[in-house]
Amino acid sequence: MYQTLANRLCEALTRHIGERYGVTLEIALERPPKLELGELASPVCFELAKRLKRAPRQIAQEIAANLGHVEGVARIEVAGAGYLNTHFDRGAFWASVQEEAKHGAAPEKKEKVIVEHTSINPNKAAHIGHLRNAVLGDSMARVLRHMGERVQVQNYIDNTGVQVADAVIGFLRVQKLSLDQVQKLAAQPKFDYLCWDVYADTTEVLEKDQEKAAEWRAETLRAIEEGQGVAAKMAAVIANAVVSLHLKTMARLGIYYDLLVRESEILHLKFWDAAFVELKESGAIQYATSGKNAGCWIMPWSQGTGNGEENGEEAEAQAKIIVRSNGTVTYVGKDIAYQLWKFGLLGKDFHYAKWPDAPAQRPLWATTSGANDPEAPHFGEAAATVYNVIDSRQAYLQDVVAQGLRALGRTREAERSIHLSYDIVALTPRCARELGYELSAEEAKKAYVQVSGRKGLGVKADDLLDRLEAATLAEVKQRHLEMPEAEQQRTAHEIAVGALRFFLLKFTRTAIIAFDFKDALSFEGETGPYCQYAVVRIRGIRRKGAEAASANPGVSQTFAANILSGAEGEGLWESVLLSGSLDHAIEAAIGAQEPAFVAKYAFQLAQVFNLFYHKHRILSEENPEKRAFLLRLTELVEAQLLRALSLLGIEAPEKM
RNA sequence: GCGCCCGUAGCUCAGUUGGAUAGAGCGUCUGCCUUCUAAGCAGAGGGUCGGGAGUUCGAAUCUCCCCGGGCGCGCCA
Repeated sequence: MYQTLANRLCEALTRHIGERYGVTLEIALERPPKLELGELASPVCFELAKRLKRAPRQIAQEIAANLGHVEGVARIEVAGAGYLNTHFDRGAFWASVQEEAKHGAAPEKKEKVIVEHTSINPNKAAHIGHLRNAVLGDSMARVLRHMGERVQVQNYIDNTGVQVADAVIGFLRVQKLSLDQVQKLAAQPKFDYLCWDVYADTTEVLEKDQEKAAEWRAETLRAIEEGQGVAAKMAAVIANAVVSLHLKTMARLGIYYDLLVRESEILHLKFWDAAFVELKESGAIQYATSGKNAGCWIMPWSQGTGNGEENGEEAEAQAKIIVRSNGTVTYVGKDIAYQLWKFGLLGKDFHYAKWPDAPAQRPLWATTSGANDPEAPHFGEAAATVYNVIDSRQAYLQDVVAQGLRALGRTREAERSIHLSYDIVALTPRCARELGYELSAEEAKKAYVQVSGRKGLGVKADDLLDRLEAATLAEVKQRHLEMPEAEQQRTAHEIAVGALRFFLLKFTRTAIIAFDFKDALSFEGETGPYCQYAVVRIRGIRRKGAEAASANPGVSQTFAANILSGAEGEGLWESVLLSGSLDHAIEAAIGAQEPAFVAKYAFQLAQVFNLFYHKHRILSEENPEKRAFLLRLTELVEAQLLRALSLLGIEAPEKM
């Protein structure tokens, strides 16, 4: 509702200023520092003063007197050197928010949006860094869905890459296991953990003998690409098993996908060939006949000054190789093909089959080069916008992909290829030590240590969840002896997920998270459980107040308006206002592609509620109309807080 | 060398397009459970917003320079 009013005011001011002063300008709106100054303010008169060469306060007074009625606004006052302070009509706001809170997500739009996230190499267990990616992508998808976007969630599976090849080398060459043996291992519940260790050991072996490594890798990669032989079969066994385990891990956090896009199909269905033709014909890539890139297809690239005419050597050094001189395509090339397909620009589509080993909650499909299941949704439909959740280290490559689209004349699609970039999750030195990692003197001094799949250093997602669930279960048992075991488990799980997801979402995307068990296992202060606890308190009130509620009179808008404007109204009004500001938080979150804004909102709302909770005794309030009002207010806070938490993928238990 | 990100309280971080007295959590100290759940609340203390110059009526926010940290720039992915 807050956003609605902001939009209304913005419109009214734009029109009024245009008509009266013949000036068009951006209307800046902000939240005043104190509630006495109103709910919405504009410093626009300062800008106007400059243009009109008049005193800002004088202009502000004119506007305040002549703007006329804006729906939902009680009055506009001039303050300070010339601020226009808007005071809401509290009764009307109360009524509108009640109405608004009843509605769910916005009606679905026609355009399709793709969010690609998770995309973990299927050769080892998922770790905390992967969780940040998945939680960010999942929350973004939830927020977009709430706004009526038709979101399709994709998870890219690089099942033919070097990482899987290294795992194959590990099992086949280093461990000297047969396909049969690996197949048996792959059926075990913690096969991804085994892969974690095997992969770490293997990289160590390969690093010691680079020559052998190059030979083995080339051989294995070729076998995988051609789909021939034991190595190829083993790669499929490993990748499929690990993907299913990743899906299971993510399901624990309430994260699901619509489609698994596998690199093997991009290869077998010749997606690259189609993209290659396009890129060649449009001149987006060129064949280098001389210099260091001779024999390669390259994309010209000018980073930095962009002065156009750089010298040849520099241009050559900066050009991005798309096809190697041996004719094989690079990772970026494949990514361009994939991106073209997402926008429906490739003129090709995958075949689809149900993924056999999917969590039950949502149907899951995967690309296949086998027969196409006619039941499959139309995944090939062009997306209007594509969000790629990828860590910030790959920003350059994402730029190359967008540049590829632009070179093909697809500027619109390039603009709508959104790299949802985020920084890494590292470990505090203490945490790394806790995991049994030996720090060098240099590492010990730093603020954080990078996780490394190759070194096997990192916090495995399932381990972390296990620890969180154990910790929350202990707390729940202590507090709720009476609770049946199953409910204790469920409650502990919800709190654990709330703690973890909130922990990963409370940081903005550019912050490097230095992970520490102490912080992640914290349930107090700015955490998920704090927010959940506010909901639980409300539910307690509602349970006890259920019979009283039915006997309560309705709350008239006049009563609400009076109490909200009265002497003790400020605190209550703060709760109402913030409850009605969810739309504003969501708008900001989408604008900045920053789910952290929603997390911040949820925390603030919980905080304001707790304040209100301690000030007012609700059920023992003697005035029946006031009691009814306080009850309605708690329900309103509950609805909005639950909505905000659900956008973060967090549920609130009944008791905790 | 070039490009991107970061530097705000002891620690970890917010601060959307420049706006009013720079905020929160943790930690420290002091209080509050016979009351709707204390995973909570109240209070105290804590700041040259890395440094400097500039633009502006107004700068944590924009520009430039410098300092410190991270990442990227491969016929790897």
